[in-house]
Amino acid sequence: MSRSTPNPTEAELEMLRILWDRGPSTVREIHDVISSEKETGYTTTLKILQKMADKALVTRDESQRSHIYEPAVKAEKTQRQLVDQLLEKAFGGAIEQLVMQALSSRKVNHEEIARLRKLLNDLEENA
Amino acid sequence: MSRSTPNPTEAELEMLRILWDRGPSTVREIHDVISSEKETGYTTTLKILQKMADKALVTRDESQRSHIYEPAVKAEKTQRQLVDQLLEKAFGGAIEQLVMQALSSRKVNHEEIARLRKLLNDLEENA
DNA sequence: TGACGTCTACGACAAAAGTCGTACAATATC
DNA sequence: GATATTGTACGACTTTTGTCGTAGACGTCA
Repeated sequence: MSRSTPNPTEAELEMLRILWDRGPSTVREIHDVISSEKETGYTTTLKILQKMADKALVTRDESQRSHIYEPAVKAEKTQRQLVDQLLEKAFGGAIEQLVMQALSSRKVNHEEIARLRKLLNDLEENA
Repeated sequence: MSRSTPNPTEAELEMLRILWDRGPSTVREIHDVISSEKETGYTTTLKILQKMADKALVTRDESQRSHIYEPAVKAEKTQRQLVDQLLEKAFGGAIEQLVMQALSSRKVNHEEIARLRKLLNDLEENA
């Protein structure tokens, strides 16, 4: 079960989501997004990004004074990793239950249901 | 979004899963299950259970010398909580994507697909 | 009764996460 | 050129997790 990159923590995931959204960004830009949602210091954001660079969750371009950070992991892969983990840890691998909980917890509209049906069809064809 | 009980940590979730499975159990019983899977000290298990009692994740019957622990939170509720959290933190609320990731990450057999189809039908009727 | 095993309580400790203050370098502004 | 602003680096500190060791109570049984 060797993982290429360690699992992002909650704060790190927050950074990643912003980076996935915006693409390469400076600390200031990232911090502006975060601080519009919650109160937190600039150096806190900076430090977390720095740690993430150490862990290779992001890469950083230091050629300018304001370093530019870029995600080093793909959204899909990270998300899958997290889902897999939750699946094991909380559901003992029972996918169906996980999906049930996900779907029953919120409202899903018709289009989404249609797309999910299609996904099921695709899955069955490939099986 | 006030939560009645704090989120279980990874180790706590492990305990809960055993308790959900076995029902009320002593520390010894729980530890036997855990130590068959990984090496860990008895007092570690004990301490985690004690903390869980403090946090009201479990209740404990102290009337005997060997205390008996019982889950204080339901599997479904906890699982839903965790799924909701992952949904927010990693997918920004996009259920469909979460489900997609879950389904595409592993093999799902025909019966499971059938049950999921039924779930979709039910959802649509109620909507 | 005395020795041994099992139980809980409690304190100590290391590692990780998150938070921030301060120092100092680079840049912009007047 | 002097001053203010903005950036990174770095260290300190707090909390939370997870891990044990050890002490002392309780029980068993030879």
